[in-house]
Amino acid sequence: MSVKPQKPTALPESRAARLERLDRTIRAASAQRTLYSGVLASKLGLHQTDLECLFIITLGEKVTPGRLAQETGLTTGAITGVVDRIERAGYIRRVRDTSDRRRLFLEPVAEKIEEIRAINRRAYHAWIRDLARYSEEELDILLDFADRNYEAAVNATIKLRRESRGEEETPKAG
Amino acid sequence: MSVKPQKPTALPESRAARLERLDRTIRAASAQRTLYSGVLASKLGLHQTDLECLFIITLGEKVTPGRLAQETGLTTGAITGVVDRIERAGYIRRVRDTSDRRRLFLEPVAEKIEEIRAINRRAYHAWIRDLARYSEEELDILLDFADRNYEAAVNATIKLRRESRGEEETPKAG
DNA sequence: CATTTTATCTTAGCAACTAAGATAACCAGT
DNA sequence: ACTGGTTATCTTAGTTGCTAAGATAAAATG
Repeated sequence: MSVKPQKPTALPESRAARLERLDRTIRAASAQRTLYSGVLASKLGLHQTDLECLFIITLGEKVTPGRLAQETGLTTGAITGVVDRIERAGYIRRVRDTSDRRRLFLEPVAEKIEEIRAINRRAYHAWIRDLARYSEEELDILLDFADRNYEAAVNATIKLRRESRGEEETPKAG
Repeated sequence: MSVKPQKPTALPESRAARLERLDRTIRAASAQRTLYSGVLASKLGLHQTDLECLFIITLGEKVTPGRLAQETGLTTGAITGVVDRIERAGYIRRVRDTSDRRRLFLEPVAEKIEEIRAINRRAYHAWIRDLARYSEEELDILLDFADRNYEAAVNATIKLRRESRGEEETPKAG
């Protein structure tokens, strides 16, 4: 069963249908990437959550467990478990902050991170090569589109979250 | 902390950097959509897994629990729980197959599904409107790009899964 | 120095998941 | 119709990642 809509052969497609197809294809690709993450995580001996956290750690500077909890919405207790697993697997080290000895920095282990990058490069090798086909002008369009698409997803999430809060927060008193 | 890379102001960007930025932006958007799904699920009183399964149910024809298990990789026991929750929330009904009374069809409840669609339309309203900006020619490029991107994700997942199987399956004997 | 706040970890309990088996229906072959 | 084997779903026991609440230790405040 394919989630992605196919282009109808021969028949001319209306603009609305084309837009709909674009949206569905993006959705499908997004779902597929989530699947990819899951497979990658299990290959690395991690959970999907762990891999997500590791991603955040490698992007930011001097990320702490508390910071991770904020970013992911997990409790600090859960983060302790996540960090334990990632550390045990060798991808990060816990390093005490010397200026504030309560805090930890989650320090990525460069060579292990590079292993992951190598896997990703291998898996997406064909795709990366395929990008060469695009001219600078086309790349302009794609970059602009990708930016807008990202912003749309962020805004949609914020909007939805606001809606949820508005409805659900009638908990105490009356 | 933003996961999405920003375009460096003023300085001219190399082609490699632009491709890298495109890739990162797509990744970030994908992650953001996953987040959106999570918020939506909790708004509907479902788990992320449930919502994913519901999505599969609404796409396919006459989807059975067994089919869901295949598609998602979950065990049939887990699927029983998933189906229980989705049914309890009112989005599907269990309907016995009359020709094979062991089987169930998971029948979407149209009006409840429409509720979800309405939420999505509301959240992504601005984005949907924004798509009007693209000419037919630009839409061609975007559609082609989205198709390729989807295929790439599928292939990457397959490739990674094959690699994992090849390495991990030295379990018994020696 | 006492109090409060902050950062991380610990503990108890919950719930979704897996693995294995139960149940029931279908499908041969005799 | 009976017997054995397969298939579809559900049930049960046990594992584990998560939350909530509290413990611990260090820093900030006064």
